[in-house]
Amino acid sequence: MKGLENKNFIPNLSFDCVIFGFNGKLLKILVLEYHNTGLYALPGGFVETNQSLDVAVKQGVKDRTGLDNVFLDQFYIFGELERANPKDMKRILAANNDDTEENSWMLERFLTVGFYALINYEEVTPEPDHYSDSIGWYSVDELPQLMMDHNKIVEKALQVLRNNLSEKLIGMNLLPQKFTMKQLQMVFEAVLDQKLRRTTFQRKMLSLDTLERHEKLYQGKAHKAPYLYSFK
Amino acid sequence: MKGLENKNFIPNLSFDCVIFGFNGKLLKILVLEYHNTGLYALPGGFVETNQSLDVAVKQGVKDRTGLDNVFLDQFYIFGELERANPKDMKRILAANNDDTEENSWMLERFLTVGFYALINYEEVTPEPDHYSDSIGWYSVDELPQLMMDHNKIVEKALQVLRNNLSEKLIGMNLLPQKFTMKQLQMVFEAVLDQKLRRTTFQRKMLSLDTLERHEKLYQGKAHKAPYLYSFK
DNA sequence: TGTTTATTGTCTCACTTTATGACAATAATC
DNA sequence: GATTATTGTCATAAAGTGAGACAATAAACA
Repeated sequence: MKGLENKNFIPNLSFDCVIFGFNGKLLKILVLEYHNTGLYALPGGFVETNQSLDVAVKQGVKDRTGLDNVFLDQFYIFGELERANPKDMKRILAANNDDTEENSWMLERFLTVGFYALINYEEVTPEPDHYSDSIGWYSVDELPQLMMDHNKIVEKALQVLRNNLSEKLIGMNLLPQKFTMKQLQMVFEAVLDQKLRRTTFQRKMLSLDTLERHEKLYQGKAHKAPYLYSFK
Repeated sequence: MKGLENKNFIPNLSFDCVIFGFNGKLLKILVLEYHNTGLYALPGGFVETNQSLDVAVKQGVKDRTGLDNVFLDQFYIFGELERANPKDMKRILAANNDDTEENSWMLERFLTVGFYALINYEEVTPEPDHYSDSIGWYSVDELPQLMMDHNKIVEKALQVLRNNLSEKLIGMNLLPQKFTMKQLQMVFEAVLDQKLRRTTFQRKMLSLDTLERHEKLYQGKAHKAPYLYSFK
């Protein structure tokens, strides 16, 4: 791929990112589509030989999605032999006229480190890089078929997210800074994929002592206005 | 190192294992000492180019510790640039007369995948491989200084273990097949590094419905004999 | 202006789980 | 037979959760 030739990368090692967003109702994921291939993939990349993994991932996400300052957390390394799929990679390189000898390293077997991020859907406008046709949000339960084992990577990310939800949500950005209790509940329901009881949820959240209550939000709707909250 | 020359390894990628055992009172970790270097390290190794990560780790642990069939789980990949330490590696190679040109790849920067294991202290006799002087159990709070960032790796493993300590997993692997309630409690206390309440602990364990009660254990001590339990 | 509507904040009550201590049972020792 | 240390079990209090009731309220509607 263009832009990669003049860099030295750690061989056989890549990263892939599951970037979660919340549109107010559904949990979404950022997916790239490659030019003229019909191939969908998670945004990912490689690690330079003189670059820390974290730095590489942040830079890679910025280059491929236009998103800056995304908080990312690794959750698993996928190291099976069976995940290699040189066919797809060949197709992508060919579509970009990049199927040269010097790019053949990309056809090898890769171990990939999975990262996930939670970002505020409303505050960002993802931009595809020039290898990709488009970048778009897809609901987690309506994902297209992704290349290689990327669907499996998403599944694993979801599992981890569900297990760590309560701790990880704080400090991360699935919601705007100020939000209503209802919004918070809807995030939990979207991630966990189950309905929660309103009163119980509210009592639990408030008992955590991590929420700060602000002014009321007048939505222009015919009912009592809810308070806004933020994380302490 | 001997035995490694004729194999093709994924460059710049290694694994390290934190192997936990329980001696009845304290949580211990397996540590290797390299010949004539004074260097201590976690058992680790490399991944062959045509080998799944899991397979490589199992094989590596077997080769370096003599332990077979160890349950292993990855918990983190350490990818900082700063973890590279060619000095230590040079010392180890020199001590084995292995500081040749063809081994120079080992002096490069490595990303390492951290694994942890829980094994039954009594049922195993670790054997050092021929690169290592000795292999021994060390209490987690009395570890020697380990090479590179291995102390940091142990810390992280402990954190993850404490968060994920599922009763069954811990009990099944850290204890003999039959054990008393007291022993089970002591494992939990050692891992969590905190005292637990006897009656509460017992009630909780029994309510999980995963324990089977067996005959009593007569310890030759002056008090009521405890029941033995095993996991269903 | 008064009524209706949907949603919110709060409270209640029953139920479950957890904390804490009490106590008798029991192997071995003295 | 009394003593000792530890165990299994129970009693009671405290904390947490599930399920619903209900009044408060912002906007729409009549």
